[in-house]
Amino acid sequence: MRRAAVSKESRPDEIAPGAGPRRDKREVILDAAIQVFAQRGYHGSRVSDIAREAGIAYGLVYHYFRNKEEILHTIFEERWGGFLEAVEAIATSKTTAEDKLVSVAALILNAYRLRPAWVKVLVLEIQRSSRVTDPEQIRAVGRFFQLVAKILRSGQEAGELRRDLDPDVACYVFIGALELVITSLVLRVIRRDEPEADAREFYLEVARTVVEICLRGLAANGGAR
Amino acid sequence: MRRAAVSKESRPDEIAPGAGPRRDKREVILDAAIQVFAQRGYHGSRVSDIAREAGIAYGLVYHYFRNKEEILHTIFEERWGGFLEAVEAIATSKTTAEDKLVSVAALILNAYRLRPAWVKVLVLEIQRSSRVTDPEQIRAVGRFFQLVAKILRSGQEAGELRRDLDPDVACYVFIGALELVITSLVLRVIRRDEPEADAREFYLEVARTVVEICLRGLAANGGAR
Amino acid sequence: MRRAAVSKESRPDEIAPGAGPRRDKREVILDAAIQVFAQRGYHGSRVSDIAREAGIAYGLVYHYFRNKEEILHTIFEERWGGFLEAVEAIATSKTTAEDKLVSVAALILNAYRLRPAWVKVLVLEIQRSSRVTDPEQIRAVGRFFQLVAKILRSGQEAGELRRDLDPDVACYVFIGALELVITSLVLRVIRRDEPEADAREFYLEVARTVVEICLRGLAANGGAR
Amino acid sequence: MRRAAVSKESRPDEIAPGAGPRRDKREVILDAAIQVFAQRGYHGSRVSDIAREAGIAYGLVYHYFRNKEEILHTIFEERWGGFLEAVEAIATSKTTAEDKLVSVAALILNAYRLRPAWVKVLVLEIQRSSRVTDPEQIRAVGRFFQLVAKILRSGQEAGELRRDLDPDVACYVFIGALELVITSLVLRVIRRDEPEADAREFYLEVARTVVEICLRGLAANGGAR
DNA sequence: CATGAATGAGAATTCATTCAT
DNA sequence: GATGAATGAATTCTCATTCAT
Repeated sequence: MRRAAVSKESRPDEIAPGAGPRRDKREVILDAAIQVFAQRGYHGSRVSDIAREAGIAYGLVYHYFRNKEEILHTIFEERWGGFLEAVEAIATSKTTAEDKLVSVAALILNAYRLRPAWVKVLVLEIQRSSRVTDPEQIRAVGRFFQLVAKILRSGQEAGELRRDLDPDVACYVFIGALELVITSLVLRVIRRDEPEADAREFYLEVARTVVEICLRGLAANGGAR
Repeated sequence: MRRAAVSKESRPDEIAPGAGPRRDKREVILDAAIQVFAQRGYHGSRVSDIAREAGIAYGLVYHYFRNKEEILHTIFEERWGGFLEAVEAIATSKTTAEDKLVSVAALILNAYRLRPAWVKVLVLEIQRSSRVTDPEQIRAVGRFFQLVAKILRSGQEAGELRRDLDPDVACYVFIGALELVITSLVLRVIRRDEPEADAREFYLEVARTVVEICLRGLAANGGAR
Repeated sequence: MRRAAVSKESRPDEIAPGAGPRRDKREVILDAAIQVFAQRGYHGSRVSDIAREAGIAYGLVYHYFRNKEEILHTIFEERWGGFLEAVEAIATSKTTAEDKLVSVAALILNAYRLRPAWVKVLVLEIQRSSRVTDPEQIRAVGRFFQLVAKILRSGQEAGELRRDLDPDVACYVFIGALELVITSLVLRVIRRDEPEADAREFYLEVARTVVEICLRGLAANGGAR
Repeated sequence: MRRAAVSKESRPDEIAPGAGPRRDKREVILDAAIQVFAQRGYHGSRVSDIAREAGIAYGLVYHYFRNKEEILHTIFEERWGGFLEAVEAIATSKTTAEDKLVSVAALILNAYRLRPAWVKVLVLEIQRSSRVTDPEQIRAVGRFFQLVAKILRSGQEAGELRRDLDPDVACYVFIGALELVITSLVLRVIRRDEPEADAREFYLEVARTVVEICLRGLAANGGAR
């Protein structure tokens, strides 16, 4: 009866599943690499750092990956795809633009909460290492922006959002805001000493704040619109 | 008589001085380094890359800088310092918060216009490269965030901005938005085929859009506040 | 009762036994190693290359051989020994020097026909790989040259061969000629598109040509001797 | 007055010029590589071995060559070309086939005398290391065989050589004989303890013997042709 | 017997830094 | 000042060998 093993299968319903026991060694390496890349950057990371983080001999890394760059490429390939699917699901759901944006923000922040290194690598390292013009990756990253822009556009069409703002610029504001908030969280600039139990709550609150600003702005009384 | 040298001194009253004829070789190296660091990251950049970009022999780099790290450090020291002063001037000026934010956005975007790599290096590299995070630099970067937060706070006190939003989170939204907009401009994701002459105008427009969103939000009719 | 194993013993009475069905795995590895060594050289060959050529997992190689060097050593031991015996039989047979030389040439060429890589490895690799030239092996290789020289010397004594030529140099000419002919056959420089059925005939013809040249020379009318 | 330096220039009238003082470092590396490759084989040689032999830091090797393989390729490229030219000159000269063959044999043996490692690398290593099918190299090696075959063919046409032997096979006999003689000289199988002064004479004698055998054969009284 | 994951010594290669010219 | 050859520490990568399954 190998039924128990079933529960060990990675469950795709969470973007950043916790590191369970007995995970495939390949996954262990990938996770270790994310961790290390996030901390030192791709170029600043040694393969031996990754191996140490993964708790294996560095030779084994080359058993699973052709070279260091392939690790990064794989991280992108495998993780970004899942992320995009989740965002896509949000973008096409039947709800208000505000709800969708909160969901996207929460998705990202939550992923950060569980795996802070995750997004950091995706956002900071991948473009820069892979010869700036791997069209496949460029396109994959662009897909995310398009999805957010799509949310904004449908919000405009539904009359929920202002139509005088270019959704393409607006999506940069939203995503950029999220990105820096996340970065600052990672860099511990934003203090968060609360017990782990409250973390989820805390991140949701931050997500709401970001969306609130992006939607209704900082101006008192809604500005002199 | 070193009189001639005087005119070569870098003048900190401009954040991103254009590449005039006869610039001091030291400056050329610094600019080249910024360019290269921004593209490949500090660790991913070779001294010979910098030298090639600067159009000199790589040995010469060591006439002006003790080593590679000192280049990065110098970039930070000299460029960031000037930048902070400019932001400080804006933050303490007598005008509305909105004006200040537009000024800051325009300052950054304009710097980017002249030297796209500039902020990228400052924000992304400096922390990661200096071992264990040089506290002095961390603080210096933090100073910028504090200045923006200060602008927001004084806007709240003056009743111009909502008081229900944490200015510390809000400043990340503002700066993060700016950063990503800039990055996308650099990466040519946002198309801009207009002649160079209109560039200044274009960037000012972008700055206004960012501030507009941050102040009055994306929501139609000011949201149901 | 390991009776079954008996039939697996390699029988040294054939220099290059054809690959029959159910050959001992050990033999398969040795043959694969010869093939691979011949192509890439000992140092250039990976154990995994040998295993792939043999169609087994590389770990299994270490069930049959202590390490890579032992494979080479074994090739030498087992194959060269049998070869020497065959040459010895020819050298001591009661016939003319010419017949003996044709036999030796045919022996080698035939071995090549069945296992082209064979001699190449023996001649090129063994000396170079064994640190500082294992004297035993050097001597064993030298034994072959001595046998050929012996054939030549007895031919001189019998008045069949010229006595004004140093048999030690002459044997190099003979063996060297054979070797290069073989190499060129392996490298497909000498074309041979005939069906496999004629191969034996073809190689015998080549053997005769080589001996013909070595015996009666290239010169028209026997030269102006 | 740097006149003396003139005489230090490498003189192209010798195939294997002695290593003069102050030779270009690149040449030094190349020569060292030849030496080391000849001794241990390409795969068995470490870059650091080459560097030590050349008396430089191993890093410098990469100043002049992209990688180890390029060294080998360069050796072939530069040395083989010169060799071919010399053979070509012999092949097209106005003299008997016998004279030409003696010249070729002497050329090679003499090159060996001056640089034993030279031919060894060319003959043994280059084919095997460079992915067996670098068409350019294959062709270049083939060119040598063609030149020898050409000598034989023109000898046949002039009635100097027998016409019943395939010149393409015959050239293998000649070249193969030379090759093995040379190898044995290198491997010190053929003893040669005579003072260096006699070396030239010795090698010329060997050359003559090889040609003698190839032309007039080993058989007494010219065989029963 | 078989397999191939795991290890780590060792070789190739990179690149910051020095230094003679 | 300028140049680029020279050096060698640090890293990446290879592959023989071991070992759990």
